[in-house]
Amino acid sequence: MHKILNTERKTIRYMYENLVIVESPAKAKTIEKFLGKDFFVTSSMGHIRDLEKKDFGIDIQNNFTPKYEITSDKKKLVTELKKLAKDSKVIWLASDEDREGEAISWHLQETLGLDPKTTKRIVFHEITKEAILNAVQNPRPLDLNLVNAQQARRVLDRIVGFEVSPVLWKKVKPSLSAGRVQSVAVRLIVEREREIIGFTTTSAFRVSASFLVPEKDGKITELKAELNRRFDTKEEANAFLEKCKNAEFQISEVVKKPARRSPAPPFITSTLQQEASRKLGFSVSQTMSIAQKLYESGKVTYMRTDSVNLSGLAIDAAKQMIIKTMGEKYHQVRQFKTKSKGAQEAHEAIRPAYMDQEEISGTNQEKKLYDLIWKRTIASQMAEAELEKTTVTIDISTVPEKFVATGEVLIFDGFLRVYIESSDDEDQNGGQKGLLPALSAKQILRWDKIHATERFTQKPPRYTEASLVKKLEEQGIGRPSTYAPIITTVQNRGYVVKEDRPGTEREFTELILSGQKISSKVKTEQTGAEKSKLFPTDIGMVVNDFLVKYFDLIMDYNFTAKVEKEFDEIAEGELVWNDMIQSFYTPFHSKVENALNEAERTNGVRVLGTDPTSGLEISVKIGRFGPLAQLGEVTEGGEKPQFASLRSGQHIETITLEDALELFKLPRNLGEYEGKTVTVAIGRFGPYVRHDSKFISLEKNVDDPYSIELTRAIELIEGKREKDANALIKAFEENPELKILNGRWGPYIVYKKNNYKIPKTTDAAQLSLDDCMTLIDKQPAPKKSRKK
DNA sequence: CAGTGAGCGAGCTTCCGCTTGACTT
Repeated sequence: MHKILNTERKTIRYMYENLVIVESPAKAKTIEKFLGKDFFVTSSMGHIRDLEKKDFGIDIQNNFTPKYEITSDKKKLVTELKKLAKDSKVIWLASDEDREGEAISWHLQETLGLDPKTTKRIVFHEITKEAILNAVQNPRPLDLNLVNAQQARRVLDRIVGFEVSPVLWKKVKPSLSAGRVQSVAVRLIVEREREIIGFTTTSAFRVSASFLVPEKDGKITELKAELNRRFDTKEEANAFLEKCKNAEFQISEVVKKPARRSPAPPFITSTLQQEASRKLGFSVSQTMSIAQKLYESGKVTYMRTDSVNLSGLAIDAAKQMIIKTMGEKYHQVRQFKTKSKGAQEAHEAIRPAYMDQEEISGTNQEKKLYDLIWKRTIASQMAEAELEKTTVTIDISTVPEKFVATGEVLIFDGFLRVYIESSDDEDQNGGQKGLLPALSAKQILRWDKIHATERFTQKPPRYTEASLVKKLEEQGIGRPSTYAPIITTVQNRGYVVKEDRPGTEREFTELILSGQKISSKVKTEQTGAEKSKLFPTDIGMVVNDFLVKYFDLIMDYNFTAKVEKEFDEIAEGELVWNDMIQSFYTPFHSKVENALNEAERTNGVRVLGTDPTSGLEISVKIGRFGPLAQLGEVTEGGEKPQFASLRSGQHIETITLEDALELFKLPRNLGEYEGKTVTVAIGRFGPYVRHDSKFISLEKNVDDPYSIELTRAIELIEGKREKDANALIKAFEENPELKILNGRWGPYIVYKKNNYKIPKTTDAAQLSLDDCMTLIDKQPAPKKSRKK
């Protein structure tokens, strides 16, 4: 699709009556259709100005006056907008109706030098013809209170980020960062991890019985019921089963209760991210970029929103769709109210642009996400589901405990016909869903088997990207446009990693009463396996503890909520923004000073104990190159301590003395070969032998670094030499730094530790040194390690 | 590409929220 630049369009029509500026280009396109030919609609692409990038950007002495500059990637756009504005009679500032949007309009007015007399501010919450035309009929002046609330927000975030981060550089490690949002996100993950580490698992025996119920037609149906208590020990469970052997089981009551279930509201950014993660397995950023595609091609409404509101048009369209395809009784008009903290509601909920479009063309992922959005939106306008829940209580003649069976029958599916919301907690109790057999009170039941199974208490769950977003939103921390970036930021800073971790096997006991016999079995199950979960790193934990200790105010989960309240007061004109910042700054800055003066350099050191052989102290801490274990202490004139890096999977917080001692058994010196020492150690890619500054990996599942001997090591060294010799096509005496080698993808040149391609048509063995050099020159310099 | 574990200390790092595009093997 050909994109028409603003300047190109200008050549088509060179004087405009009206210039409308919105935030997003896709929105500009849609709106222009509604407004007709007297209006030219363009976009600012978000903010065009920000605090100075290089310096602090705030004149603290001078009442916190912000120093703004045009953002580097917006310079071209701003010159273009200036030109357009000069050639137009009326400028309509149509950025979003929230704090940031109002500020964008104000920055535009200031930067483009717009005359307030010919500048109009308009707002709308939905992109429908009616809403747009209505907005144009009702322009208003810029709301400077709202603008000031944004300036306060911006200035506060800069102060927090740019005053606290340097404290970390001095006291912990260079290049670290802290911020109102990211530091609290990390805190959530760190504290959850500590809950998991500190959790003690206990077990109890859960008892379930299967009864055999004869039906009218002579068939026998199984009824599963669970005991209303658990037993702490195997002995108690066994004693209970003994008493069941000759007991009579009689139904004491059958209770039927109607139940209703209502649909969830339509999607907002956070709920879309959660459902796409649970149902489709998308990462948060994946969801956003797919949604962006759908938005840009006009298939869904704006994807960064905190409002559950649907336009009247959408509600009507959904109604028609539901009545047409499912009938009147499935329809129910619903208006949802946004309940999340700090919502600003500048847009609609995320919904299909055209409700009658049930399927779209596009990539598979786009289709899936659209389908999810379509179903959720339709379901939100549908009738409740009606259920009947049945609870059957069964008395046991020999003991006071009772068995309970539950069943659920769908009387009317309602919205469930289209969409079922999923949840983070897996279904724990295996209660019988669906229809129960016909039962009545006083009925005597015959049992088949009774199981007493050992079940363990569950550790709190680690956060996924999506469940972290949910938590942040609940606390009012972050905005729809920042949820995805927050998650990448905390990972880029090295505070958090997203990983899979294997589980461990666990044994559990099961007692089965069958006939008159109780049998006991020990079974195994997998536990603790994690997939795509967020884990704090060692540095994440150290930084978090430092921040909590010295900056308790900004690390408080309620800090954002508290300042948001004050931003609201500024927006209402009840509070002067500079005053608010001043009263935050005075105590905050003294905390910064205090941390700079008082705090020791922090490395998260943890003393594990003493080495039984040497009697030296063993500790773990963050070193220059990451977490390490240290044997011995630095003393004047004394022996230097020994160091060893922690392996992947080992952490300062959890490593044991035994594991740390193991680390010092490597590297092992195996002896000499050809006059050079042979050592064995474990590196990032596993165990290796080192000889003559060469690294040779040990063979997996064959060699053990702790026991391998010199003869085997020599075997490995020779084996590697042979392999390298086979790989060598040609070497040059004149320049030993250059070689032609045979690799996995054919011949290539290696020169000064960089690899270069050889064109497929040339015979590698025939290349001269000069030929090689020209090939090297032709190829672009290899990229340096990517670091941002 | 796997080791290292402070030295003389230059000059640098950093925030949150609003948007879209682009260096490819």
